[in-house]
Amino acid sequence: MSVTVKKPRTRIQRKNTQAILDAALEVFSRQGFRGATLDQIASEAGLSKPNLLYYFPSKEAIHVTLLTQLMTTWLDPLRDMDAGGDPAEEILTYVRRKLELSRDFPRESRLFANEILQGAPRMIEALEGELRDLVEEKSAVIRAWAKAGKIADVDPHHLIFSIWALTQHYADFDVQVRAVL
Amino acid sequence: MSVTVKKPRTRIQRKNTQAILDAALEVFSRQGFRGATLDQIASEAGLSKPNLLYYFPSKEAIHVTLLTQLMTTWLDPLRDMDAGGDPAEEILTYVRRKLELSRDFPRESRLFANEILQGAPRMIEALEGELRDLVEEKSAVIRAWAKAGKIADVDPHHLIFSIWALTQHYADFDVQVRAVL
DNA sequence: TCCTGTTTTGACCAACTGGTCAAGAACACG
DNA sequence: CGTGTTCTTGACCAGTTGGTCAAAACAGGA
Repeated sequence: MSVTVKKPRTRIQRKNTQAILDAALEVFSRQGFRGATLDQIASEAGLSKPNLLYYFPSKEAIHVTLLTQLMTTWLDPLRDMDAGGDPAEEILTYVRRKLELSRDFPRESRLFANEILQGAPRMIEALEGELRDLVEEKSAVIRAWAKAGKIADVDPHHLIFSIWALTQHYADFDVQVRAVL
Repeated sequence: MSVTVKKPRTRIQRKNTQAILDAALEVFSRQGFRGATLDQIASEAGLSKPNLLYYFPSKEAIHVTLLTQLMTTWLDPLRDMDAGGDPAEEILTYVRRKLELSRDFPRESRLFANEILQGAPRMIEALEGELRDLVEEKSAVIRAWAKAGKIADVDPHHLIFSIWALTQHYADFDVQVRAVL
C-alpha cells in the first residue's frame, strides 16, 4: 500500500493540502487516529468534508502523510550525531536539539506518542526498519566512545531511550505537568 | 456527576464486573477512550453488549471506574516516601517501586498515558487536586533534604517528572522499544 | 468572451456505535 | 417443587462517521 502524495501543482492545492495537514496534526495529536473525525479536521482547516477528500483519498492517507513527514525531521538530530566529534558535546547537542523539538513541536510529539501507544499499526515497519537501523548505527558509535574511555560505560540503547523519555515527557504529558505545577 | 460503583453483592456480579474491568483495561489501554468500542470490550469479557450495560450504566462509567482505581494504587509508592527515612534510599525505593509498577502493569500505564495525551478530560480534577497536593507535599520533603545538604540541590518537581518519564517510558512505548531492540 | 480543467459542495449512503427495551433463562431459597 | 429476583439476550433505534457522486462554481488562458 503505497500512499502516493502527488506534488501540489497549483497555488490552491499547495495552500489547501497544507491547511489540511496543519488541521489534521492538531486534531490527530489530541484525539488519536480513531478519535479524530474528518468533520473536525475539515472544519479546523476551513473546508467542507468532501473538499478535504478531494485532496486526500482517505482519513488514513492524511495520517500516514503526517507520520511519514514526522519520521524524517524527528530523526535528524540523532542522524547528525557525529562519530568524529567530541563525545560529550555530541550527546549534549543531541539532547538539546531533541528538547527543542519537543518544546517547539509538541503536537508532532503527541501524534507520535499516540501512534506508538496504540501499537503503531501504521508505523511499525518504519520503526523496525529506518529507526532500528539508525539506532543500531549510533549505538555502535556510543559503544566505541565508551570502549575508548571517552564516556562512562553505559548501554547505548538505554541511553538513547532515556533521552527520548525525558525529552518527550514534557510535550506528551504537558497537561499533567501543567496540572501539577 | 458521581459515579457510584455499587458493591458487587452476588458471586456472578463480582465475577462479571471484574471480567468487564479486565477487558476494558485491555481495550482502553490500546485504543484510547474513543477508539474502544463496547462490542470489543463485551466480546473480550465474554459477554453480550446489553449484558455489559447491565453491570455498568455507560462506556464512560467503565472508563472512570478504571481511572479512579488506577489513581489510588499508582500513587502509593510516592505516598510512601518517608521524610524521616534516608533520603537516597527513599528516592531509590520510590524509583524501584515505580519501575516495578510499569513492568507489572503496563496496561494501566498506557491507560493513564492515553488519558493524559488526550487532555485528561476525565481526570483533570484529580490531577489538579489529589496528585498536585501529593506532589507538593513530597516536593517539600525533597527540598528539605536538599537544604540539609543530604542530597544534591535539584528542583523537586523536575526530579519527580524525570522519574515518571523514565519509569513509564518502557511501558508506554514498549512497541517502539521492542521494534528497535 | 468562451472553453476547458480545477475546485467546491449539498445530498446521500452504508456501516458502525452507544444505548434501550421487553421478554425469556437461570438462579436462590423457602 | 414454586416463586420472586437476578441475569442474559435478540431486536431495535437514533446519531455519527468515513466516504461517494453528480452537478455547480470558479479560474485562467486563448
